[in-house]
Order: sequence, then C-alpha cells, then structure tokens
Amino acid sequence: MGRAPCCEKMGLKKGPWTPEEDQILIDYINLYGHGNWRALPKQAGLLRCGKSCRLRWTNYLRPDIKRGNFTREEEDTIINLHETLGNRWSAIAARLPGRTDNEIKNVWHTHLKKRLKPNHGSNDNNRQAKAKAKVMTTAHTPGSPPESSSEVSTVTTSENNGNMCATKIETHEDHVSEIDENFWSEVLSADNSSMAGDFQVVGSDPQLHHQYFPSSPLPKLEAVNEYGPNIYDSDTNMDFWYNLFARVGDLSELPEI
DNA sequence: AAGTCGACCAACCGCCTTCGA
DNA sequence: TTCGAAGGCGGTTGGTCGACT
Repeated sequence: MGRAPCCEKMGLKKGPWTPEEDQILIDYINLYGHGNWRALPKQAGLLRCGKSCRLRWTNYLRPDIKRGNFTREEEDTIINLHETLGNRWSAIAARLPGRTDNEIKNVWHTHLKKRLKPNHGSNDNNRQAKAKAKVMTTAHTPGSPPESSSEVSTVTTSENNGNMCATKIETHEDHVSEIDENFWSEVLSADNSSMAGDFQVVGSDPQLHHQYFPSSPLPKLEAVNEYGPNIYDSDTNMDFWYNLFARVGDLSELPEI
C-alpha cells in the first residue's frame, strides 16, 4: 500500500508560489523556525503541504541562497564533483555554498551536460569531436614480450550512474581498446588540459593499472593533437586513469590519489 | 503578427532513509 | 524490534519566455 501524496488532501494549493505566500512563510520561519514541516503550513495559515513549504524555503526563500548565474569556477566544481559523486546533487550542493541541489541539478541538465557531449559546436565540443573514441595500449615496457592471449583483461559496464552506454576496455594482443564516445568527452571535459586528437596509452600508473588490469602492461597517457604528441605528467596521467576507472569500476574501490 | 520550438527553471512526485514511540 | 510519520533526495513535469520561421 502506497502512501498518499501529501498534497492530495482537498483544499491544498499547488503550483507557483505567490509573493504573499512567500512572505507568510518567511515571516513564520523567522519567528518560529521550521521544526515540523508537516505542521508548519497549518500553523502559518498557508494552504500548502509541508513538503511544498520545505521545498520553497530550501530552494528559494532561504536567506543564504546565492542567486544569479553560476560562475565558471562553480561550473567546473560541479563537473569535478559529479565525476566522483555522480548524481548526488545534495552532496554536490553541500560543497557549493549558497547553491541548492535543485539549482545544481537544473544547471547540470541544461548547461553542463551539453558541455560534455560531443558535436555541439562550441570550442569544447569541437575539441571533443576531434577525440577519437579509441585508445591504443601500445606499450609494453620496453623489451618486455607482448602479453599472451591468456592475459587478456576486460572491464565492462553497461551503465554507470545512468550516464553512459556500454563501455568495454580490453587489452588484447592488438592492444586496442574500444570505449564509448561519451566517456571520452566526459574525461576531456573533466580535466582542464587542452587535450585534443587521438589518444595513445604508452605506459601507466602502476597502482591503478595493476588493480584493474592485473596481467597487462602498464600504459601511460599520450594525447596527439594538432600541436603534436604530448605525454602527460604523472598527475595528469593519474587523473586520467582515475576518471576512467570511476566509470568502469566501483569508485569506492579506487585507491586514494 | 502568429505559430512553433527549445531552453530554462520552479515545483511536484514517489521512493528511500531516519527517527521516535 | 517493529512500524508509522516526517524529512530528504533525485527524477520528472509543466509553465514561461525568447528566438526563430
């Protein structure tokens, strides 16, 4: 048996709040606080359900709410936090003073998600469009023999936080890994470097790599863009792998960076 | 000028968690 | 320990507005 919606009672108003209702709610909370949301509307004389009052207060009327457009820094923070926290909007909001989970959720769906998608025409998207959804794990450690076919390791995921399609990473004899295109655009947007072009994996962070590809050689990230090859420093490389495994594996199992 | 479409965002819905009796 | 009430959270909806045809 499901619980009846809280606003199902006859006579309770729904829809946009009027300035008068806002003022009543503000005045009441300023005077008495909001100890009991269910009881609040009746005591304040509002024809609203408690849930609606709570939402209106936390998302709009709270005095510490910062209105206006998100700054680039805030957007980057959201993107970075979303990388690690997923769609836990309230957790992300807790790291952004003055911003609500609802607001962040809206910004994500209307702005930031697009920024991470390829083929949208912006500089970012042009950049992302250049990136091929392909990684080549070319690198055995110099002098080491190629891995045998029995040492193929595979990581698969059909969905991670509902954001991506099937992802499959395999290290085969031909050292080619096919990865979903959205994944790469997300990885590209997640870091602030000017990555573009094809990616080549030519070495690796031992700790991360061994955890997920225990039997294959250690790759390192190299981006090939219009300015030529660019091998990343160890931090960037680690960030890359962190982002990668955050999508294909269980984040909680990742080691601390 | 009117109609259509898409972006934006406030608000709702339903599920899950927490807490107290 | 159980159960119901209340709060919290994330997904979704629907109204509004501006751009475009």
